[in-house]
Amino acid sequence: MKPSNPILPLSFYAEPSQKIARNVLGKRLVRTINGKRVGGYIIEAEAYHGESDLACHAKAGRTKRTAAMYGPPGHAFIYFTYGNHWMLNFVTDVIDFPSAVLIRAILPTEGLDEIALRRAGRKQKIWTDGPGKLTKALAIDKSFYGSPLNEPQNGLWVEEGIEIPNEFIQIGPRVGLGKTPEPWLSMPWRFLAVNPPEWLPE
DNA sequence: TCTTCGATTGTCT
DNA sequence: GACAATCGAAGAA
Repeated sequence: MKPSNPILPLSFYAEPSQKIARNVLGKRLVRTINGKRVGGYIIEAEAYHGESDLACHAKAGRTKRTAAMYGPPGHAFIYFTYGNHWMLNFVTDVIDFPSAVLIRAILPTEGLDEIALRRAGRKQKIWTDGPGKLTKALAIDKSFYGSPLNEPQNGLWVEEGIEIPNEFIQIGPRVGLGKTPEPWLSMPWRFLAVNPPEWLPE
């Protein structure tokens, strides 16, 4: 998408994370690198919802690591895991209620050369199909912790994209939760947009 | 201070 | 399909 689309207002994020995880699919995640737009359509997201959700990092309460999740919606919550990976989340719901949406995958459409640079040697198909991969591809790290997602001057924001019909949305349990107990382990809070050629413009 | 372990990825078999 | 890599936060001591 050559010209930029309208940027999502912070109010977009002021709803329960499960709803945002669905609605964020098809929106455009944009990052500026060296003055160029780099990003694409969000195609996979998961909801993490409150301290009672034992899969959510906020189960440990308010800590330095999870502080952003308790902050106002529409800001980035970023954390480091497994020794090498940054995870990008959008803070959702209301202030003081810890919930967020993990962005797990995007369909890159802009700044492909910049992405190729960071994903050197790999096939385009696996450039940004995982949460750690997309942050690497878009050069997203701790410096965006707590950053609002509606201010382009910060270099990271979310725009309007396209509506993806329900028939192309798959819903299932979240991924990689390890020893998280039930019922949280099986909560259908993962949303995935499938078969992009069917809904992609042009 | 020390130990454990993760909202993963890439590599090797 | 199995498994090691890798480091900072959390929890225990």
